[in-house]
Amino acid sequence: MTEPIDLQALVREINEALILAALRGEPKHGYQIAVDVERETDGMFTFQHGTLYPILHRLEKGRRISGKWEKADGRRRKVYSLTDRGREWLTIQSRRVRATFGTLDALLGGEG
Amino acid sequence: MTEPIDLQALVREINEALILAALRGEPKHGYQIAVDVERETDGMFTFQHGTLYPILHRLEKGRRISGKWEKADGRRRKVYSLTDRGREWLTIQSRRVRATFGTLDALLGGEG
DNA sequence: TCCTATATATAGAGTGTCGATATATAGACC
DNA sequence: GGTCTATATATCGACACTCTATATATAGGA
Repeated sequence: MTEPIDLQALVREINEALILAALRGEPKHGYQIAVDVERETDGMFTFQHGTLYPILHRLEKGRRISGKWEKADGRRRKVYSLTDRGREWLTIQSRRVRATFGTLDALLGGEG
Repeated sequence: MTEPIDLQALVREINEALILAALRGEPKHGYQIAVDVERETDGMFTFQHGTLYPILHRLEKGRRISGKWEKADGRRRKVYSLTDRGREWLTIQSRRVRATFGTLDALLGGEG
């Protein structure tokens, strides 16, 4: 008997995982993350601004990322790095997402 | 460039797909569907009553399932069957869900 | 009599994304 | 100069959805 999945949490965690995964390499600012995720998923996952920034604040609050203000070309940016805590969380969450899909796939399997 | 995913719709579609998939075999009433899905996913996917019945009504409204009232052991039940429309929808949706998770998995890949 | 299981229903709470709007700089174009 | 697009962040309110709690009703076991 596995833990029941909270679907609202699943959506939240998918978005968080996408952002954290984008930060595995170098630190990036929010706008860059959105552009990268959209490119890497071929447009399948996109971030509305009203979605992206609250999530970044939530992640920073939970110390899964840490941000520093920068100035580039006269524009201010907040550049985020993945913390150790965030990296651990990403590993656990990736496993969870995969398990969820495995189960879902088994049940829907044979279709399509 | 694929279509951007609406995550709220994804949750809705996962729940709907789980219900429709449970009806691929024989017709079932709501309570039975919930029990079966929970058993077949080893407790990973469960339906709260407040979630289940509104979804059944939504599916019936959209003619993806059709329900008939029955009496068994003095209890009234509404037994639902999968319609052709529902079967088609399930096929399409299963493909969509699988594609979504495939993309997600590719991005999170290497973790876990 | 009380509790649990079966069976459906709905109103309201909670939580999340989404859309719109605001601010600000910079470059391209006319 | 003025407009548009791109970059860059922020927040409020609308919307959609699940989740909790409550209601109703029958049946069986302790």
